[in-house]
Amino acid sequence: MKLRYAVLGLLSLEPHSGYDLGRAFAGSVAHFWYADQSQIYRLLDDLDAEGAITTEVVRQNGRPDRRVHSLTETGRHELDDWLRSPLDVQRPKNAFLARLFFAGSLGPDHIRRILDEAEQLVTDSREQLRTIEHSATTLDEVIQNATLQFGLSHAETTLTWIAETREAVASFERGTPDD
Amino acid sequence: MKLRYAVLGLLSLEPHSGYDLGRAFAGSVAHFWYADQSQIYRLLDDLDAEGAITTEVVRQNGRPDRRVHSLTETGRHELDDWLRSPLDVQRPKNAFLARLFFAGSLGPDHIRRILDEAEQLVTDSREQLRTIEHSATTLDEVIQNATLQFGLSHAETTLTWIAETREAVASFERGTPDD
DNA sequence: GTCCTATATAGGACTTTTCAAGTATGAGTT
DNA sequence: AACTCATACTTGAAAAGTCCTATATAGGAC
Repeated sequence: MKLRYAVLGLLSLEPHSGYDLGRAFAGSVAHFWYADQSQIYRLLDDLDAEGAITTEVVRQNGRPDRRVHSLTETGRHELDDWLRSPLDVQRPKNAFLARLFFAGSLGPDHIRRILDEAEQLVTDSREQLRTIEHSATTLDEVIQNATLQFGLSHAETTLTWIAETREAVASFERGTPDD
Repeated sequence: MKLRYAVLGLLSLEPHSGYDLGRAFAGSVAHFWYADQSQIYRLLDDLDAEGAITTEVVRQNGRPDRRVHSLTETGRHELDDWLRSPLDVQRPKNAFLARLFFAGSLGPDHIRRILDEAEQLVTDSREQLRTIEHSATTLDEVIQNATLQFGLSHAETTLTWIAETREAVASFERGTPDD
């Protein structure tokens, strides 16, 4: 139940409404987590019932009320426990790599098409990462900036790898496969 | 339902039993997909019922029977359709980055501990990737090798990034934050 | 002889995630 | 006046994924 900790974490930085959280998962933290809004609101209900967060209704002029949630001591404690617990092994799921892995039977042209498509997606996501504002004056900002840098570095690595893979396919076609 | 395509893909390379698939997801394709054993067997039942795969019982001496599954024309067609369909945007879930992102309040020492732990996991997974055999004499092998290389490149990038992040944290501690 | 590991499959019970639709408010637009 | 958009939250249903236990066979270690 990692979403639980991602939400507690975001609330530890500052109070959020469900809607705010939804936008965070679509933007500022999208490079490492995503959640559907229906999941977010249901989780917030649970967290509130358990006493991990509090809820305050904030009236707005010209817009629906916001239900703004803050971390309680209990919630803060639960977050800390998670932050201190051992990391478990990641089990990546990468649909793009899966597709590439099995695409051999469709031939080199199709592989190139898949690589082109991936290049476009990675370029786009890199641009999206670049729009996320960052500074590094507090420790929080230093590490948040680092996670952003992680995304950017991996995007660059992917782009380089795409070029290399294109070359490996071309090389195979020329009849001089390189290992 | 990506697991479905991963299974169809593996069966397109050669017939597998449920057990074989489980080992593939724990080994040769673990760098891009994983599935629990119970999920695999249930999916195989579905695929068989739908006619996407066939099942042949193979008796073994000294071991339980194997139920070996092969792709049918229908299954092959479904796999091809998926391979030709547009890639959808990836929504990464990275528990390690999530943890780091929120770990600021625990201080620099704890951040270093998280980075150390991550370094160990990445080093281990890189070693595991290196044990996967690879050659590049067929097109299938060229691209399968490329997905392996993807994992290795990203592991290297992560290790470099860990070192940089350690330095950013140290630099912050010395009172000279770099952006 | 008991224990551990590996092979091989099955199923219950549950949690997590996604998809889809719907409610409501008000601002700006055509 | 009807429409579209953004904000803000809710609910039903299904799909996907996890955890755990159970069944059965057999080799090797202790």
